[in-house]
Amino acid sequence: MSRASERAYNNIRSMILSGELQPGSQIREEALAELCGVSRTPVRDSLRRLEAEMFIRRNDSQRSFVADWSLDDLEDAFQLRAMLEAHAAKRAARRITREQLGQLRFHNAQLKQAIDIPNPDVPKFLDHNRQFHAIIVAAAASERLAGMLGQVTEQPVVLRTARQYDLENLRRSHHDHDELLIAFDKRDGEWAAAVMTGHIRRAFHAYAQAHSTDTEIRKSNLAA
Amino acid sequence: MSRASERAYNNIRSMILSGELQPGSQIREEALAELCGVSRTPVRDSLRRLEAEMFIRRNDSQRSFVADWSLDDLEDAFQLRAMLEAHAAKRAARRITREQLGQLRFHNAQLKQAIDIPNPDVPKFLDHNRQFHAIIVAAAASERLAGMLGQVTEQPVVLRTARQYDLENLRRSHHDHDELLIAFDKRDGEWAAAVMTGHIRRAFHAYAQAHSTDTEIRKSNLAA
DNA sequence: TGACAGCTTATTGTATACAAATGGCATTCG
DNA sequence: CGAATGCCATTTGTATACAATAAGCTGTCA
Repeated sequence: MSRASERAYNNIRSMILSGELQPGSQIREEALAELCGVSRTPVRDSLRRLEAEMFIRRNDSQRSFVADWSLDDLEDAFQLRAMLEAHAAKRAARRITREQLGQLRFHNAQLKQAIDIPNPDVPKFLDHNRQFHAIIVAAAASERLAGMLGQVTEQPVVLRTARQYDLENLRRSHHDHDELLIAFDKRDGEWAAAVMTGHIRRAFHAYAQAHSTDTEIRKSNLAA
Repeated sequence: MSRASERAYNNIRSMILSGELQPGSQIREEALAELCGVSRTPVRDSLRRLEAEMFIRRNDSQRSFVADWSLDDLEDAFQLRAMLEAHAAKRAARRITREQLGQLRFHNAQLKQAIDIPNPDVPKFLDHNRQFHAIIVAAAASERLAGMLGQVTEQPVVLRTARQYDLENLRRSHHDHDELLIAFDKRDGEWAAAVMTGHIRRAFHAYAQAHSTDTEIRKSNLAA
């Protein structure tokens, strides 16, 4: 993607993810164009893309709104993600190379290191976690599958605190990764898929719980 | 979508599906604009959409080409489709309404009628078959899932003959539908998913077989 | 002869002007 | 007072001109 277009896309996307553009609020092409310092043309491209990725919704008369996710929507996305990632793990078990296995081990060691210290480095954990999953998707070798996963993997995260990343969950994640590594090593796709399913489903419940807590806190803030 | 944009999208898409635009060939925005009788702007919109749907690929320097599907790609798409449709069936089993069940029965009766006569009406069969599946997807009540299925359900069909639609396969399809109806009636999501998986996988093998036959025939035509 | 540099041409990217359509507001009529 | 209608403002859609970039070609130099 070219310069202006890419800038617009990244800007708008991060504004949505960060909550700077509030869920449900209308967004006008020209306003975004000014915010991004480009003309409406690349903004329109970006909006189309973000609409396909369901970050943006359009009403009957083509006006755009920031998607407003209900908990049901979130569960729906996680359900699809669990299915797709399990599928990816299954395919990966058959295809993964020694080199990729090594990379998985590396990232898993790194993310363990990030939480196995007095002051856990959550961003580092998340980064290596992301790369760990990316390698599995790559090993699955299905462009389509990768594209679909991209659509459900990143959701608007209003929760910017580290609250939902309680250590216990992170440790269990690491543990799942260990088990995945063994499953891959044994080329057992069914096992890998099963582990991955649980891995993602736990993530959803941690997320949902943090979300409800967060919602309550926000409510009490409003009340105060 | 508005007039010009929609016209461009439908035109280009059907040109790809019909094979009028050959797989692998480069497509230029201006040429398409002339073909569709619109300017480049709506054509560009359409190309972006078709790229997301993987009908079009772009090289490093943003030039567009009609996607060229290998048998592996096709199998990949069918594999994803089987998984997603099975998931849809499972969800539908829990949510489908009496009215939707009635509609399923209607379309299934119609498609049976279309093949249960001396001169089978294949287009009629396909139409009711499409509607049958559409109702299940609707009953699954997941916008995301519906969107993803849209991406894998329609592939460039170079096979325009009726050869792959041999009667035996059509009858088995109808039979699968009957079984799906029972599974829905019993609200047995697992059963529905299992039937659907087999249903789609058979379709792939029928398709692949027809494709190889077709390829052979085309080759012998070239040789002659 | 072969490869590389520079120019030319083809193609896509961006901006902008204008057209079309939609929504909201105010006014009027029942 | 309420609903409907017409006008105005807002927003998106389309066309087109121009800019940027990449591809292809040609000529030159090693």
